Amino acid sequence: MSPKAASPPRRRERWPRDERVAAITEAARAVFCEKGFLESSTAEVAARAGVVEGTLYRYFPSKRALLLHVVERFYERIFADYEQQLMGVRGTWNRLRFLIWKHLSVLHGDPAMCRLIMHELRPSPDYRRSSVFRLNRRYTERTMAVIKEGIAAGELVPGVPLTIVRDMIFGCAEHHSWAYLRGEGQFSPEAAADALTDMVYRGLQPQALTRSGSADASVRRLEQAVRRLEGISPARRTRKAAG
Amino acid sequence: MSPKAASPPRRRERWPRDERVAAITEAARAVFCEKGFLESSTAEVAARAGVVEGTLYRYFPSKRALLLHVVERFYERIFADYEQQLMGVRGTWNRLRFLIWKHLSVLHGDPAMCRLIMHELRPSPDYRRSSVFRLNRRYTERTMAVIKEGIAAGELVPGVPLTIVRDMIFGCAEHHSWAYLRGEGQFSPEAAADALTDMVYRGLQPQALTRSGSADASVRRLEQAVRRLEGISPARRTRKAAG
DNA sequence: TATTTAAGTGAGGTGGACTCATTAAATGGC
DNA sequence: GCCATTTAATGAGTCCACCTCACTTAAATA
Repeated sequence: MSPKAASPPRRRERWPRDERVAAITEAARAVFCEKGFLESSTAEVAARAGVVEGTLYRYFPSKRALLLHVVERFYERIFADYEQQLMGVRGTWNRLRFLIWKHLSVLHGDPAMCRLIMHELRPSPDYRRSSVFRLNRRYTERTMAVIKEGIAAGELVPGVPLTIVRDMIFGCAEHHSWAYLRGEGQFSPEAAADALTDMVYRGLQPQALTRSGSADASVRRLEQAVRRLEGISPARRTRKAAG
Repeated sequence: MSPKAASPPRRRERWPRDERVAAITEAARAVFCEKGFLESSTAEVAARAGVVEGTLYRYFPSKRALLLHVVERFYERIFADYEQQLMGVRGTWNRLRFLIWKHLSVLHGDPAMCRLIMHELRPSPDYRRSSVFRLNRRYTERTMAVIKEGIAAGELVPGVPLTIVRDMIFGCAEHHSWAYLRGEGQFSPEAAADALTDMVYRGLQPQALTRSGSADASVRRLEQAVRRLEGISPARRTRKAAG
């Protein structure tokens, strides 16, 4: 075959760096979300971006770095108006509920991307050194700040480590959305936010179990006595246990 | 070099199927735990098991199936005496605390294996069809059963969806042990179990909406304490934990 | 227009999961 | 004890995907 008659080769275009990066990023986002990171090939990303594989590696040192970049762009979009919106909500319960609901809504709104982040990016060995990890931490810290405000206002009690509360909120959200992220179930961000906020809020309110006003001192002492008793085995079986 | 003088080839031994499977499984467990699943190579697993790569594929259809088998053996060991031990604990709070503590202890005791399960096995596309998923569900259902008992006994209130409670417990445990599983932090199963159990327990108790120590509220709390006492337990509650 | 710069290319390199024809160790009949 | 049969074990080889690099050529610059 003569060179003239050959099928016309791809017109080689030289784009501005930003546009090329954007095109590759968008192609990668689409492919990764469709197939998952491991099942995606750099060849397919390149094809969808309208370049050859080698071009990817001019802009990104590795497939994983490309994933990181895709996720960073996502976080930027998500966080854009967070602080602004939170300022419009008053009261500890409402603020807490808003943040939890917002988080669940993100999971609900873009399950493929969230699955990518939680199941494929986060397990990678260097995740905790990545920018995404730091972005995520800033995000959870905002939630902890709301709880600290509640404690400062006397509405919530200290005593439970804040990290436990944080892990309950985000751990619950993650597990609760698990099946949905795989496309194998449903969940309601509103209902889940209500239930989760209630649980957390109640768990942080003054009660006999942790702390109480001075008037409850005797009750508290009794509570502790009961608890001590629970640790003793009198070898007696009550009627209740039969049920 | 003459054939006679060549380095002696591996003595070809034919083992009973069970022993060969056990050897391969143990080698895979060790390598996967050391390096992580993706970073491990089948060549290294084979070498450690004293066979060549092809032999692996006589017993396991894929590297991933080998991982599944390794994890199944782990679950069997972990679950062996669960039910037995739980029968020795009385009282909703104590039973809940026992299950949570046990779970956290497993995470604490074999972080490499748990990381393998949570970060590398669970994200795989067919996880929810796997035997490990079913084993895990049996395990979380036991925890939900304890809460149902508490509700049936009137010690806890219904109203919060049980799945939310379950996700709080296991989600919190997972997030709380996150850094530790990567070898980048510490956590105390005892302290975390206390805090988490308290939060969950309190979140499921009838709420005295008044914050004061009214006589009414005191009575209610005492009633709850007595109800707890009705399930008498030989387990001793350790409030303080070394952090 | 001639020269310089670097974006873009695509043909390999490499490494790891997996396959399969061949080899030989165990087994059983005689 | 010997041969036939079975099948565990082998290891050379295939395939595929990430990544590299020497080269091409479109744009920028003088």
